[in-house]
Amino acid sequence: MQKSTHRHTLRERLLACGLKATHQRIVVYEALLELHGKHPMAEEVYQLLKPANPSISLGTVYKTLDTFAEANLIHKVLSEEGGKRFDANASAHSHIYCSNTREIVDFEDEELDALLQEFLQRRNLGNFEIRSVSVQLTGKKVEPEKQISITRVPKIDL
Amino acid sequence: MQKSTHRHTLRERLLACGLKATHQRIVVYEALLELHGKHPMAEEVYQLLKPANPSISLGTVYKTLDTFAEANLIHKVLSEEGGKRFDANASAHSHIYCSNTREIVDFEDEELDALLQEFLQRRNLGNFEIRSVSVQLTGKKVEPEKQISITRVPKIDL
DNA sequence: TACTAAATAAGAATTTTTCTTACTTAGAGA
DNA sequence: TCTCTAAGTAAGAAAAATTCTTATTTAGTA
Repeated sequence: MQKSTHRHTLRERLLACGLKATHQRIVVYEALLELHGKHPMAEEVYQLLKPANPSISLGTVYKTLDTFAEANLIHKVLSEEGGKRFDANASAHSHIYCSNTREIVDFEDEELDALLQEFLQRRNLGNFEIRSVSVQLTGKKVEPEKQISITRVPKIDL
Repeated sequence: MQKSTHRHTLRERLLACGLKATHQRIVVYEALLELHGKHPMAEEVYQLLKPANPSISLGTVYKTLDTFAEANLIHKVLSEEGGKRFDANASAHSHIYCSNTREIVDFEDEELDALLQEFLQRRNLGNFEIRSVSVQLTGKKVEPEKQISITRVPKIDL
């Protein structure tokens, strides 16, 4: 797929969320797709963007990422280190955090989602409107160089 | 219970975790117990301590909280705003976050814990040693002044 | 094409967290 | 009890992360 077509689709996604499709937003989204699975912080997104877009400002990246997360276009991922991290994958709501390598791995599992949904329906929290449910597994890789075997980072089409 | 007895117990808990029972650590722990359920950040703990312990330094509070969390004496709670928050309750592994009031509410539920444990046993992650499992519910209170009805912040004895 | 609300750049300012160094102390052992 | 030493702490500088302010620019609309 050509870059122009690609960007055309990104533009449409932004508009579909009710967001103005500015150049900055498109390239931030593009960078996030490129960093998919890495759960970058604003600074890392900025570093990736800057060479091709030297005029963009770090503050814009921060704001844009927040805006995207607010619109549910992307996902804000809570990190054990406290920083704000993001991922283009808005469907995986669970994460595995390794305190050795400090990496965050997406964990997408339909069965788990169903399990939680069923549980929450039975519990039926009063006076609370759930927006998202997320499971965090914290721990350590046994062999830090190797992958966690269940990991399935899904491909995001486009 | 008298304060001296109280502190004696705190001291023993620290020692049980293999930590030196310094005065600073005892008062930090004490403050956290007092703030239980509020999930304070280092700064808030510091503010509570300072009047009675003007010589303690904020850096020490940061370090002490990290040390406690590392020793599993207390709990580090991931906050939607990015800051590092803590709670003396080391047993509740799940939290409800309200984006209106920015409060974090402990959510302790044996059934949920069992459900997750059973699920993870079936999945059996390879190359990963789980230290903790936590569920985050994000959303909004319908009536911000009122409580969420399922909330059960357990009493920590002593 | 012109208009307007929204978005952005730039960088100052703030907030949060870590780090460094010299000093102090808890707990262990004599 | 006294002494020793590794560990912990104060103080504040420094770094890192994030937000804010204001003037300027732009996307989408009429």
